[in-house]
Amino acid sequence: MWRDRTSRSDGRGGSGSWSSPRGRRGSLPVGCTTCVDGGSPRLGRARIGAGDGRTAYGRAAVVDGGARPGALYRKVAADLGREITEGAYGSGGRLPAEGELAERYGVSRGTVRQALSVLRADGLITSRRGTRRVVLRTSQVQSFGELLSFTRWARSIGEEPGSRIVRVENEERATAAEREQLRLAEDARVCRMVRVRSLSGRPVMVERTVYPEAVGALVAGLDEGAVSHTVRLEEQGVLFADAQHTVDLVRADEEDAELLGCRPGDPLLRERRRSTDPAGAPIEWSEDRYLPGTVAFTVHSSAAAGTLARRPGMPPSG
Amino acid sequence: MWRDRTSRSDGRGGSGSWSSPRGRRGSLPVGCTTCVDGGSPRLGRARIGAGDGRTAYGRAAVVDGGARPGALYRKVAADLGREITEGAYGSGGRLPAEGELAERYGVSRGTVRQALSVLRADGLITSRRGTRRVVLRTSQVQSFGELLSFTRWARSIGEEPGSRIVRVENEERATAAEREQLRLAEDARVCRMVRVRSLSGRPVMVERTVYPEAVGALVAGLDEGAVSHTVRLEEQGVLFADAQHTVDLVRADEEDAELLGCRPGDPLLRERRRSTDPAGAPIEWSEDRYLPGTVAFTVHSSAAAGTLARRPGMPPSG
DNA sequence: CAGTGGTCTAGACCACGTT
DNA sequence: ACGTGGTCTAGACCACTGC
Repeated sequence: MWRDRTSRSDGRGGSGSWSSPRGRRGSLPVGCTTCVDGGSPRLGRARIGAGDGRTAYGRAAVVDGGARPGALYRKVAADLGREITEGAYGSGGRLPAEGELAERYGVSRGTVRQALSVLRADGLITSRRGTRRVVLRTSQVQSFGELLSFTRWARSIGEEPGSRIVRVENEERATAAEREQLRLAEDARVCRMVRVRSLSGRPVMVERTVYPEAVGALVAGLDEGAVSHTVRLEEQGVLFADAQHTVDLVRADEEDAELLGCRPGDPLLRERRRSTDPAGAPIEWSEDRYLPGTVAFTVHSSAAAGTLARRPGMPPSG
Repeated sequence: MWRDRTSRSDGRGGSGSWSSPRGRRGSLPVGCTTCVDGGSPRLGRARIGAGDGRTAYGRAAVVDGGARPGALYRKVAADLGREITEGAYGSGGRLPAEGELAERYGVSRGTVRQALSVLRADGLITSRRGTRRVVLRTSQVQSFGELLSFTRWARSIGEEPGSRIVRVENEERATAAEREQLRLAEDARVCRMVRVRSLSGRPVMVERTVYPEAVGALVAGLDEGAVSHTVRLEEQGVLFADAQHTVDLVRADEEDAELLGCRPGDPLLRERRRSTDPAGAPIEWSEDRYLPGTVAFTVHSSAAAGTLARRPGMPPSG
């Protein structure tokens, strides 16, 4: 392992390389030794990188609520997650036992369990008493940032994101609905913004976002050409930690039709979203309307976590 | 607390009632004493019921992967979850500190943290270093069972579920797509079923489900009038543990239109789903098409868990 | 600086699945 | 009977928030 532990310098080492596949040594945490490979010879690939930005475990800008980025269990999770998505265990294959992993990584069983619970939450593996864990899927996990930021998402799928600001309303009095969504006081003001988002020049979505005044001030200060407001906001200390989404179907209104180049009444896939910062304070309320065929939303759900729900729909108004 | 612990019979007891709000004492786990209330006088409501079926924490038929139903942390989570959804801390309010909760419930800090992580996964609370946890929302969590079973969902929102079997194909050779989704061998056979689901007599959804042969045999054995196949399957030992969902928009084909009473080409909200059992084996692959305005899907996502993702869509084929 | 949650360890016992 | 994961405890230390 990369930490000095009693009887681990047994010279079993494989390549001894703990660098990421791209050769970046990354920021190994303080206190790391030169990493005598403690990896199991069975798989011989127990390297823990600093995260190469492709997996969602080594997140940067978007913060997990107070989680320590360099935590041991995150490195273990990142390493195992990479192995899984690379197909090292196959789809439906079995993971090594907790104890085995603890030995391989030179950490306690508790830490291994914490790592595995991350992978479980991401829907990569199952977990039940009596048997080893099983690989559920080998697909990459999409990061929270790619979910919230249209720009980051577009780039991640190899498309060029575009943004055209249609309308900005600054310091407007918040409506009752906005006050409730953003948890604002009676006399609060908000910033509203309407944008058309495009993929490689083709308009695909209309985005109508409402920000609380403080956040709106930052948004208003962005350059006209700033593509990703989310990224800019994060750079200025507005951190996105949680979001609640609702997906349904609506008909295009006059404005939608004009902006997206479709006809009024045409169906659109709608995603409404309320994002909150690590303190739980709402920082954004947004309604996105996508042309059909441009996106799909995928969710993993399990008996352990009730993140997805089906709700009664409103009768279509358009 | 309800367990005998050294210095806990301090007679601080409030009402001493550990029964649920409806007065059912419920099935307290073996080894429970008469529950000398160890609750904090601050809130004076530290009762842990057996779950009244409304919250998702005391789940019955649908299993969490090997989790013990009577676990301490689940009771604590159920109790805190109930308090939160009842508004005891308000929206945006702060929870008691971990240590305080540990004392109130007479458990270790680790157990409290396990309970809180359940609430966090459900999107009810935030969590960050340095400050107390904050209530994110006070809405009820929908159980996994209500998500997977149309019947259970309909009843939970006060509607009468209906089901009409349109077509059953038994022991059919699986297509390549079906083999991949259900992880079947080359020569495997499947059972296909098409149903129209209704709410209070009004058709709202077409459901096309494919089962592996073994599961299909059980489904075929159900009475014609069995409304919830999911529930029946669970009764026969087919347990649903995980599911992967994809939500997008499609156009009604000829059959859809006829079954739902709309016109071909009309937009429908589509949910595709692959469900797996606790061992990770696929047990169902389903495609549901809803009339607009009848449902919406909600998801909580956070920087900690990547359950929701946005994917590129296929160009509309209809 | 005090309070609070995040991380990690070590060990114990139990319940489940499989052989 | 054995291996495996689920649960619980007790304690230690650290990092962040907010006064």
